[in-house]
Amino acid sequence: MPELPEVELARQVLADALGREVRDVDDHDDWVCRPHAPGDIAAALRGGKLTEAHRRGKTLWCETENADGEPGPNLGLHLGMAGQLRFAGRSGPPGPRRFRGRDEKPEWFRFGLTFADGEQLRLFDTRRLSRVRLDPDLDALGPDAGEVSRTDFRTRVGRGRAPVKARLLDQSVLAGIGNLLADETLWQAAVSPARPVHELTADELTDLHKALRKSLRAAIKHGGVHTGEIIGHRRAGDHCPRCGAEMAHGTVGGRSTWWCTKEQA
DNA sequence: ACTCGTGTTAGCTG
DNA sequence: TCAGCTAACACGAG
Repeated sequence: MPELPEVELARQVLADALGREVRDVDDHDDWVCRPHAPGDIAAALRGGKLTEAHRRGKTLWCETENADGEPGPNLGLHLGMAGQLRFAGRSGPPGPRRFRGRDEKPEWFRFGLTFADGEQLRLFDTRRLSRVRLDPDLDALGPDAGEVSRTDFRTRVGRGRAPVKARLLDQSVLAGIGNLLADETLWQAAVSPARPVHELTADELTDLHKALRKSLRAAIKHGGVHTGEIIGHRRAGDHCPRCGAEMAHGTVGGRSTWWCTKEQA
C-alpha cells in the first residue's frame, strides 16, 4: 500500500506517539525486526521516549531519548508493501475498500509500542515485508521526491540510460516514488515509461517534475496514490481518461506498468 | 490451482 | 567499478 503520500500520513500517526514514556515493546517478529533478535529493540527503547518523527521517501524514523534524557538510538520503520501503523482503538488509514476491516487479524500484528498512558501503537502487515530496525542507514536514499528542486530533479533523473520509469523508481535517485505514483506521474506528463532518460529533453524533464509535484500534492490531499487520475484505468480493456485511446500493459524496470497508447507512445 | 503484486535488495551480467 | 536487471523474500487476493 504505502508510497510517499501514505507514508507521510503514517508519519503523522507516529508523531502522535512523541513524548510519551515507552512502557513496553513487542518485537517478537524476527523477520520484520531482522537483523535484531527479539528483545533487542525492546531493551533499547523501554523506559525512554520518542522525541521526533522524520520521513524521507518511504522511510520513517524517530529520534529517541532514554530514561535519563540522553539521546537513544533512532527507531527506523519501513512499511514495505502492505504495512499500516495505527493506535489500537483508533481508525486506520484511508484506502481501497479491500484493505479496510481486514487488516487487524492478530496474525498480521508485527510490532507494537505500548506507552505508559496505556495506548498502543501497532504495526499490521499482511505480507510481512515491513522492516523495523534501530539506527537505519539513510545514506542510500536520494532526496525526498516531494522536496527535490527542479534543477536537482533534472540532473538526477536525466543521468544514465535506463528507462525513465526505472529511474523514477530508484530510491537512490529520488526517495518515495513507487509503482503507482510512477505511472501517474508519467501519464500526467504524457511521457512513455520506456523512454531512455538520455533521450528526454530538458522540457520533458521539467514536465515530469511538475507532474510529480502535482501528483504528490493530490495524493496527500485525497488520502493516497490510489486516488490518482490514471490508477483506476490500469485495467485490461480500459481507456485513457484524457484522449480515449486504449491503455497498454507491460513490464518496465521490472514492474507492472500501464500507459496510454496514444499520448505516451 | 495458479498468478499477481502500491517494495527492497542480494547477486548476476555486460 | 558501474549501471541495470532478475529473482527472491512472505503471504493474501483475485
